[in-house]
Amino acid sequence: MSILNEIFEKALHSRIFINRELLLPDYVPDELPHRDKQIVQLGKILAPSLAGYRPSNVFIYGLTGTGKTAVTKYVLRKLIEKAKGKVISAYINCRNSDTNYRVLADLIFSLGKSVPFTGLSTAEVFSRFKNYLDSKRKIMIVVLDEIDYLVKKSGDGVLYHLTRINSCLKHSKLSLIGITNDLKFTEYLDPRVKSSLGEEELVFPPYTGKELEDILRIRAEKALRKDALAPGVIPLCAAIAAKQNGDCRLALDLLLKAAEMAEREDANIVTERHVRLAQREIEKNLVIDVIISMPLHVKLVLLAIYLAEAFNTPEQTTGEIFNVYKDVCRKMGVDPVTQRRVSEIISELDMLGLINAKVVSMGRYGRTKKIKLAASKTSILEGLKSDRELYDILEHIIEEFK
DNA sequence: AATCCACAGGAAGTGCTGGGCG
DNA sequence: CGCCCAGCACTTCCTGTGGATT
Repeated sequence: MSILNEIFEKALHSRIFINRELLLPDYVPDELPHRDKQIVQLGKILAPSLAGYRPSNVFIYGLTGTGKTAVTKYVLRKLIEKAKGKVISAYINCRNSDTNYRVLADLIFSLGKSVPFTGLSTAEVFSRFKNYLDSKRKIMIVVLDEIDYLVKKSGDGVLYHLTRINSCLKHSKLSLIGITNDLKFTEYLDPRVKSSLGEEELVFPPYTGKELEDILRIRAEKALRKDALAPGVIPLCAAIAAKQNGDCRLALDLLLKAAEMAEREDANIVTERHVRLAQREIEKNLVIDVIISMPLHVKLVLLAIYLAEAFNTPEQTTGEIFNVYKDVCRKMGVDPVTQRRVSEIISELDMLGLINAKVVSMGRYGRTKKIKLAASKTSILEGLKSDRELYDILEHIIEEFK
């Protein structure tokens, strides 16, 4: 009892945190340093909505953690406050809703209605959305975050209809804000969608190390106790994140995790060592998270690549991986999938960043992918072990491969 | 210059799940 | 209830291809 009490007391009187929330990734602060220009630009674009005009569609481009989402949410929040009910908005993350159907379902939900999450035809859902929206008599601003995920997976069908919806609306208007970190994806877009979505374009440059330091300082001031930070901590977080394309989300996460590490150790201050630990943990968790959600055969192909690299050469071709994979399947008593599918899985793993797969031609010796691991072996192994089915036999299979 | 390997990767389809609708 | 719909993991069948070797 008294132990528990002690734990709770400690949580109440943290030596590190004042307000942990301020470091969480989806927290939108009251001020966004070094993004004034973008805030003004976006504000100018959206302002006409206050007078009842439809704002231009906007296309926002910038790498991860450059403040695209934060700025958009921030400007939208201010706008909605000012609009006194004339303007409504919806925020959709297309990584979660990566099908045409789900985007529309989410839009309807944000209008306060609901729709079955499967079963209807997309056309039906679209027409319902149109009717609901028109009956609202509002200007609606729709944010499609990570829009490239939607387009790559489901095409630009919804986008096309959404950009043309205004001609079917009598009482309402709709504007789109598309956010992406992949500029190349516009190649997949129907030119009509592309020009419509790109009525206005905003670019978010990566934060510099100095800017990241600034941001971290401002946040840390309110989130953490004054003397809880060793002097090198913030510069280190900023430096690591600056190397990762100026990713502010990573910088904040590093600081948060480092502080948590320190707290768990019962330390009085966060040191650079904690940041290093945090860095390793973040990387590991990233890897484990993606592996957990993968279907069995994707895991098995990843295992095959792991085994090939651990016990053979550090660079393999599709055919060789396929053989190892078939071996693994046999040992597990599972039917293997076709090489066509394995080739696709390898591309998927490459996109997830777990491996590097590059198409190369070896002349007479064919054309294939050169494959090697991109994530740390221990993280991958741990990720694979998180699968109950694999956990039991993994050690066994690895033994056999030696 | 022609050949030919070892695949890449597109197209279309299947079987299954999980949910409509009337 | 029967039928329809979207999504997913996967198959079948296929055409395409960079460049070392012949």
